[in-house]
Amino acid sequence: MQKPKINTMKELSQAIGISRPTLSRYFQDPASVRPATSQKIKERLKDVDYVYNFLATRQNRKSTGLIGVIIPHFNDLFFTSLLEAIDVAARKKGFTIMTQCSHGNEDMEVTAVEKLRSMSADGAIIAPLGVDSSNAAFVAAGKDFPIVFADSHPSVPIDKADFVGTDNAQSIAAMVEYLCRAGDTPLFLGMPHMNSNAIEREEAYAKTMRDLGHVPAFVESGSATKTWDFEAYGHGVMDAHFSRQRHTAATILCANDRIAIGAIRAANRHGLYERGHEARGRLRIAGHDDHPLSQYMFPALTTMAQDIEGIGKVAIRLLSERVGSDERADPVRLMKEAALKLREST
Amino acid sequence: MQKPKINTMKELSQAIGISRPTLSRYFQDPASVRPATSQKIKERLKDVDYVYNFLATRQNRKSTGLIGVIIPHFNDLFFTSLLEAIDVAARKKGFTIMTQCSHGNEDMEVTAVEKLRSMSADGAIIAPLGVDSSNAAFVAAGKDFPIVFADSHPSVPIDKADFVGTDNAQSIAAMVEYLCRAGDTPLFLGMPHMNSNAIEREEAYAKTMRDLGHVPAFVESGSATKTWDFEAYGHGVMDAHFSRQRHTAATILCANDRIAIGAIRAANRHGLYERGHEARGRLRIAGHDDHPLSQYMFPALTTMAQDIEGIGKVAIRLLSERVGSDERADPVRLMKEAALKLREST
DNA sequence: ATAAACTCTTTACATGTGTAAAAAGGGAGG
DNA sequence: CCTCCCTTTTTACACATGTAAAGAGTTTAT
Repeated sequence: MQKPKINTMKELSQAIGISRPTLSRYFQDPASVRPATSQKIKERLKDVDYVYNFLATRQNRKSTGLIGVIIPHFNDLFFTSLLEAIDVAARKKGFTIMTQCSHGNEDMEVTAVEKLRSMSADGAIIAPLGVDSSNAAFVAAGKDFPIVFADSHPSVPIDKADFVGTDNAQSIAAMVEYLCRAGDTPLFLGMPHMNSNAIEREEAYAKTMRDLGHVPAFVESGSATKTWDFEAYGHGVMDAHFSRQRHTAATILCANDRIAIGAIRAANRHGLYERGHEARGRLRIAGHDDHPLSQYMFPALTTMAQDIEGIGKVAIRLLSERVGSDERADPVRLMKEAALKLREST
Repeated sequence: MQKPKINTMKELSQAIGISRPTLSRYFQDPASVRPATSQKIKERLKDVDYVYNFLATRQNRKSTGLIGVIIPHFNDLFFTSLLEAIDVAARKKGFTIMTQCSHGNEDMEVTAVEKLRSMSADGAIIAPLGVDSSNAAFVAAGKDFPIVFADSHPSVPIDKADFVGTDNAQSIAAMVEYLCRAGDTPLFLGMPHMNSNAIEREEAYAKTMRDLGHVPAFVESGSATKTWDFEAYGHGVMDAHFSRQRHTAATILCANDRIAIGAIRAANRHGLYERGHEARGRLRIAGHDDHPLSQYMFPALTTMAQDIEGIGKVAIRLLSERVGSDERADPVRLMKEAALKLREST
């Protein structure tokens, strides 16, 4: 590489014959210098290997352009879809995303929040674990930058923090209504790890069932182990039931698609989808989230599609509004509707 | 929160009665001050809300403790598994991970590399797209920090950059040998997007077949569209064939599990796994990678399990060795073996 | 008790960039 | 050509921390 490596803006200034303050303004916004100058800088930059020092840059600007994102797990396509949506939306607005993963661990969640504070983030989008131990960290961080909770929210409302997620009451109601209309009343198979969604979906299920004049009924899941291995959980619970010929022709609404994927596998293992079995009544399994692979299951999974892209966009929009103005408007609670994806499994 | 918010180390120094240089040393390594002092600082820190300024800290230290990771996609459980492994390994060594996603786009890959340079990263782990246009950026970045390529590598060897990945020759050979031993010779269904793995696996398949005295044969995939939507690709290709009753009793080795998942869905759609169909010969589908959901397919997918955790660990180890010493040892090319996961699909 | 060895405090300068203020330069309109 | 206005250059200080050096204080060994 013949391009000379230039380490500081001062060196650059000497090398291309433009004063440092002008370069500084150019890098912040090329339009803030005269078009001719802007053009000249752009040209000369091509012959040189210079990358500005982000750390030094951002230390002095009022805003760092850094947006922190904290998710509980990387190995979950729901969260990565959210991450992808956020990343794309953030890029458009010129933000840099700093992703932190709590690995389902409350201490790591607190550490992640502290890290974002130490990096002078402009804001944070957090998909929280829903454990109380992190609340103090959220409150403290809330004094440093605006926070938008996405997907689920802390057990206690955090002062002035926004929320964007899916309206579980709406989405679960829509699914329950459809299932009741088209066949037997559904049993509910809940999430083992109890964040706000787990609780809200369970309650929404119970409420809708009662509203429709039915009795809510839950799939017995034995010892409620807290695990993020949802497929294994769904498979384990349903395999146990199917082995005893229980629920083999039931309608089962799973709290999320990953559980449903495990349940479908169990059903397949027990031959419940084979020809001839339908005579004894038809097993129906439904999920929630529209996991990217749910359409590749066999049978393809009926589910409620969350507007993940919308959630990501709104989260970024809320943050960028807050970052701009100093006055904190009232916290926003935005619940998006989910859409029924009717497929083969119901 | 009654804890007083303290913004700078100078304020902290006054608030808790410890000189700033001592605090600076404490934050870098609590063991670098006398145990009694360390204890005292720790105690008094509890009554105060202070987080050090990462940007200012790292600007002045020789090393930032930042390790950049660039992956092509978030919505791929293979890459997120790798990310998870890297994150865990990095955390143990005290590194902070800065994840960048190229979204399968070459320009974004270059941008991501530049961002890491501007953030004065100590090193980078890159799962590259395998397009030539990024090579210049890799070479330039290689002057700033050590790079470890993971999973796949650039088309041209980058000066002094390490590589850790799976030995495709070994893994594909093991799979092909098994498939030949247990049934018909396999056809190969390749990856649409041609990174180094795509090419290596294809070549490994052809070589092993020839070594075993067979003729390599490929599933015709029509126009070779470059897409990262592997499931859709696998499904589309096989659905077209099955519709014309082609390959319905074949043995098909897919270049990765995501393609195989699409293929299995197509097979199910066409009833190829139904009882009675086996009389006409048995369809076998195998994958590669041990995707987290491959065991939940029906039939569960036979695949080669990459040692992802090992790859992540090694990548971090290589980097931390390079970060420590200034002298660049010879580049390492580490290829890990994959293990056959025998399941139902073959 | 004294000296030696640590450790901490004080002081001062370094990092690479943002930014303000004053001076200098350049272009457009008269 | 001159003036006014806009832009750039020059100069200087700011940011929050790292770090070196010298002195003060404390601990440990003799």
